[in-house]
Amino acid sequence: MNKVDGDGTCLPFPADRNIRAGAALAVTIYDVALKAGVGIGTVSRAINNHPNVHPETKARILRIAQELNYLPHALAQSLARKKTQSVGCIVPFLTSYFTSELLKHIQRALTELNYDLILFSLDCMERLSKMVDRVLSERRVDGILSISVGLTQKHIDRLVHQGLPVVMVDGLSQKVDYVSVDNLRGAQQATEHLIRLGHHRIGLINGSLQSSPARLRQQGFVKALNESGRPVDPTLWVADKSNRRENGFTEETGYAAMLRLLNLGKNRPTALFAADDVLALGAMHAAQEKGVRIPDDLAMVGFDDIEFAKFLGLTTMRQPAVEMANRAVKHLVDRMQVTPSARIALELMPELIVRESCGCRRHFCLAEQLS
Amino acid sequence: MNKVDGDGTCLPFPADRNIRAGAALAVTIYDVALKAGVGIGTVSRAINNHPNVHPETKARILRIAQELNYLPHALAQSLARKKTQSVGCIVPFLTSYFTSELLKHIQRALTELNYDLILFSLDCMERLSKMVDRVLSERRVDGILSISVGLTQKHIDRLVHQGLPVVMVDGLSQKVDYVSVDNLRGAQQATEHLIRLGHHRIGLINGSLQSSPARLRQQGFVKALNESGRPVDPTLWVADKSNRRENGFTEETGYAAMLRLLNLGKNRPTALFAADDVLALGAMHAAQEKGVRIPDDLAMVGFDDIEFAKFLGLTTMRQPAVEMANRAVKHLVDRMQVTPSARIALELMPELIVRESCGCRRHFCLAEQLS
DNA sequence: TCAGTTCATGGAAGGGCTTCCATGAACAAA
DNA sequence: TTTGTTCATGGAAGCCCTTCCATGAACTGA
Repeated sequence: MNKVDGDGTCLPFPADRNIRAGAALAVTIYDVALKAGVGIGTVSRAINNHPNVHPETKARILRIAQELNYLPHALAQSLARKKTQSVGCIVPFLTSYFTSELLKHIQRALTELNYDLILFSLDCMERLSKMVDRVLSERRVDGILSISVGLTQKHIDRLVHQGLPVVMVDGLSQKVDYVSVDNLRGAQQATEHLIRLGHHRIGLINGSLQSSPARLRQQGFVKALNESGRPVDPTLWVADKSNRRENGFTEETGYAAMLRLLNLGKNRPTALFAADDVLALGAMHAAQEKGVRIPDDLAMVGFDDIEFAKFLGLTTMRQPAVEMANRAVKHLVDRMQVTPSARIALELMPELIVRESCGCRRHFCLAEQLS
Repeated sequence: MNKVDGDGTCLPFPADRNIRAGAALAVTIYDVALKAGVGIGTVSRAINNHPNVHPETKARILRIAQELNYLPHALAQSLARKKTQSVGCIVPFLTSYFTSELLKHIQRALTELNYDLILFSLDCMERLSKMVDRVLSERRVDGILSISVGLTQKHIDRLVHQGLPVVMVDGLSQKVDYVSVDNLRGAQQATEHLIRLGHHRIGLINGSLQSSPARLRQQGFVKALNESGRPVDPTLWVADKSNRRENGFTEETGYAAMLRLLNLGKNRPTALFAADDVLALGAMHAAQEKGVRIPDDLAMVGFDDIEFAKFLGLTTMRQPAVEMANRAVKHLVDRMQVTPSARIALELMPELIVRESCGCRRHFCLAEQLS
């Protein structure tokens, strides 16, 4: 196999192959074709299960491919097929727990369909443009899943204009498909639960109102109050103004917001809807520090049902992460298979998960939760 | 541009291009060359900053490339260059918080170096083999970062044999580079902290001993006990036996383990080292339910310093996630650039972060933590 | 003036695959 | 027998780049 140069001497080392890390000598379709005594076209057809390959030939080719340990080169396939068989996921912040859970399920769904997942995560919103440029320029993906991120209309336009299908998960859009949760009705249900428990002064802790889930959850909250004839008192609402990471859906925000509410003294709420479990977590800690018992002194309901919620005994609205992931992946893959079907705007209903923090259970027992 | 068929009539639609979603007519290097009146080689050199391109020519080419909105096709480049400019990350379970944090930082580090991140996540260990096959067969990545995962020696061998550089992060290996934390000394320090606080009966809650961090942390724990002359009493140790997800480093495990320890009645420990913050979280909830106050009745130290730890007031050993990510990425990229340097086995020191749960602070105040 | 150098350039080859078209064998129908 | 028809097959062309080699212009120094 060693190269022989001009005057016939053998070079001391195999000169051009196997030298770089990562560039291991790979067996190609030509090697298989040669050994099987057929043309490359036939090998390709055999491997890809095309019809019109003689069963015997096919069996022989597959056997030889196995022997030679042949594996098709994905990049070459992509280039020839003009499909990359991979999907780009744009994710805002990996430490947002709900986002992580979504991503996990999306990964699983994509893997089942034999798609690779290329991850793009944003440290800060300012990088969004660069990232979109990058995705476009690379043409490494057949489609985009935008998770919990505020892709602006401009960016979406550019992606769509390039012919890249985009599906948003846990976010809304006027133009492209999205799979989300009915934030308004979810918040409404959460609030109604507190109302049913007899509360009149109900507070709201929210992320930044720049994010649409925050706005919708506030609307749902207000709607529930209105419909029940409860007083609508904005002094009991705290939304994040700092507009920092994760749209203010952080423990810090929840903590600070709770302190503010507790400072209202006698005017403080008897119940609280936290528009997100992480906010609820921060709020719970503030309450604990101030000696405010939950649910005795303050009833709470959250939103998301992240894994920790169970351990906090937090009553919350569960977002159906698995279903959202499956649906989003399915729609994206559909879009990628030509089918220019109608736009899909899916809003799944979140589900009220009753635990201890709302106070409607007498005794909270984690063991029950776990069983 | 429309295709003209045999008898000269114009087909109603542009027949072969722009039809499939995702297959938007892209401008290639040929288009640029044509318009600039140069050869494709020159365009390629201009774009890639090769020397030996006349400055004027280069400027013209770049201008025209811009005008035409030309962007090189990453896949074609990869095929020609025999490098993919992307890295595969094998991740065990995305809901492991520390893993997510690592991944976040790894993503950032890779992006800075212009590498793409292809994510492979494992639902269950059984799929590991398939995943490795996949990574190999695809040849879509130039290197592998294995995060917190028990890649077996067999799998590593196969990857390395193929010439794929592998770096493990948050895990150990005899054969490939790894960047990890000194689990033994970390656990030792955590335990020593409890010893300094005067505890004699110190418990241990651990994940599955099949995982090496769990073993090492147990060793460190025992070493600290031995060196201080404290009794070594295995009845106070609970390790996960179920060997379920995340090597047993789950809230469930922590919760169940704590219940067991509390059932020891008078023999129960006065202090506890939880080998992982998530275990600690589960344990804290069990304690809370049983009315065991932390730190008054039971002092606790965890391991990892996940984001929630701050809100739990959990004293813990902080793993330097940012540095681990940076180092790992740097090493991997080095490995991918030919340089067959010596194997790197890096164990960073975790840092004791003192909060409330160990009892050495009089008053816990989250506000302080946040400032 | 001429050989020798340097440098900008064009374009073929090559990377590994898919796919289309052409070919010919086998078989069916007339 | 002849004419189709069907099917298995080989291999060129094409996907879009990079890179190498050849070419020739411009320049150097004697």
